[in-house]
Amino acid sequence: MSTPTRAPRNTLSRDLVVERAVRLADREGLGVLTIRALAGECGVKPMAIYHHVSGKEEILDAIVDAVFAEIYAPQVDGPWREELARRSRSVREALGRHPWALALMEARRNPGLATLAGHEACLEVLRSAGFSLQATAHAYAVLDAFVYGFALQETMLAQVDLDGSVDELVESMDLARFPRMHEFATEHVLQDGYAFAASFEVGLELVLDALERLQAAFA
Amino acid sequence: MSTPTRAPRNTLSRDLVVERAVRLADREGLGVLTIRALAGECGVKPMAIYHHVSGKEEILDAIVDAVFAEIYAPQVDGPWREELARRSRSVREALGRHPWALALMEARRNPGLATLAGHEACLEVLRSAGFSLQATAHAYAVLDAFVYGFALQETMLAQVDLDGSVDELVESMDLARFPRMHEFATEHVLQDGYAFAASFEVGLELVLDALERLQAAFA
DNA sequence: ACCTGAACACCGTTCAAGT
DNA sequence: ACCTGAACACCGTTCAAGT
Repeated sequence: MSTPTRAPRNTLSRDLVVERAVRLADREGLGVLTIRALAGECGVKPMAIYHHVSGKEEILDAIVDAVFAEIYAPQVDGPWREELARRSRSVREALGRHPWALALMEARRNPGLATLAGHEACLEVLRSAGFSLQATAHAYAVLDAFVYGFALQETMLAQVDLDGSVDELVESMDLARFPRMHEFATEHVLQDGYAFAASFEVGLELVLDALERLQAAFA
Repeated sequence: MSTPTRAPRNTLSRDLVVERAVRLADREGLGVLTIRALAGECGVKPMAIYHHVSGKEEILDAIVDAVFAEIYAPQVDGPWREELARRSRSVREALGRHPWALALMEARRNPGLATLAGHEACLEVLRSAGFSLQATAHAYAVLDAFVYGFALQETMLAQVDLDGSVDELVESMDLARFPRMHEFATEHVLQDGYAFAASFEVGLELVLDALERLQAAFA
């Protein structure tokens, strides 16, 4: 008779814990990401987690930084407008793949290495393109506001879509009270995520146009 | 001997519970907003709360809607650009007063009456100003993305400021690795919230300019 | 009707113990 | 060194009981 099966030793590492945490959050949502469930995902008992990570706070910081690590870092040798557009689309895609990330980012106080490196790359692109310090500050604030704000709206929209369709939502509310929202739903403008997604490209070009004007104004 | 002091009856109501929940979250943060602490804030035992509210979910939905109720609703009889600017500033101020609101909005699925009425008012202003359905969809998506995204950044920035200053943060990281971020910190661009706040007005005007161009393009 | 106390199934985390 | 079991102080919530 062999010894009873037991989780093999040295099978766990900080990186693996973080990877499994991301996987669990993607699959089941942030609410299910508990130390106990994470341990299950790693095939280990809850207390084993604490040998690779100081606690839940560190895990949350780490999975946020893991999302930033997936995002394209803009390059100084390319045209700044295309590089920042590519970065912006990449942010939106990453936040779409990990819908829990945005809510988490907001509450975290300790930015990780990938987070800092991403900011650094964006600032470097703007400064290298000749944006003054003032212009860079405004430009980065406006671009990031648009990108993260758009992702925020998509996250909220996706959550409403989960149970009832937008149609049902609108029908459930007083049509006399909210005629414009009804118009939007019936005209299929908000019907699916695709129509809304089209606004991202439109908005991105408008914001990049605005950055060009900023570059000139704060020279 | 009088009867032992007891919390007077009929002192509680749904509105009072919601008001106290907002007050508690403002003062101590979302993490402290538990049913037990909320009961204490209302001068009552935990289980009394459940007589006025179905559970914590309803409380969270209600305090988000309470924040929307504080925000200026744009009017159709004013110039659309000024009305939307005033709305945008009011959103930013409200989210500044209640830093927990943004994180909560994101996860909620049931928009309240004040939330819906706010959306309706914005859509009405745009449509009345002659924006086509397409133009309205893009315009509202872009403007809201900017406003909420900016508030998101301010919330994050405020959280970092709480413990260490930005200076300390930058000194703690590798200067050779993040020279542009160091430049920003030393040049005082991110020094305080005020410098960053200036970007809001700059960005708002740029976005409103963009809406005017949208109005023409999607006529 | 409104409020309460005790209990249940969860959480993150500490600490002493096993291999 | 890595993993575990039992225990502690918390959650939200149910249910039966008091006034």
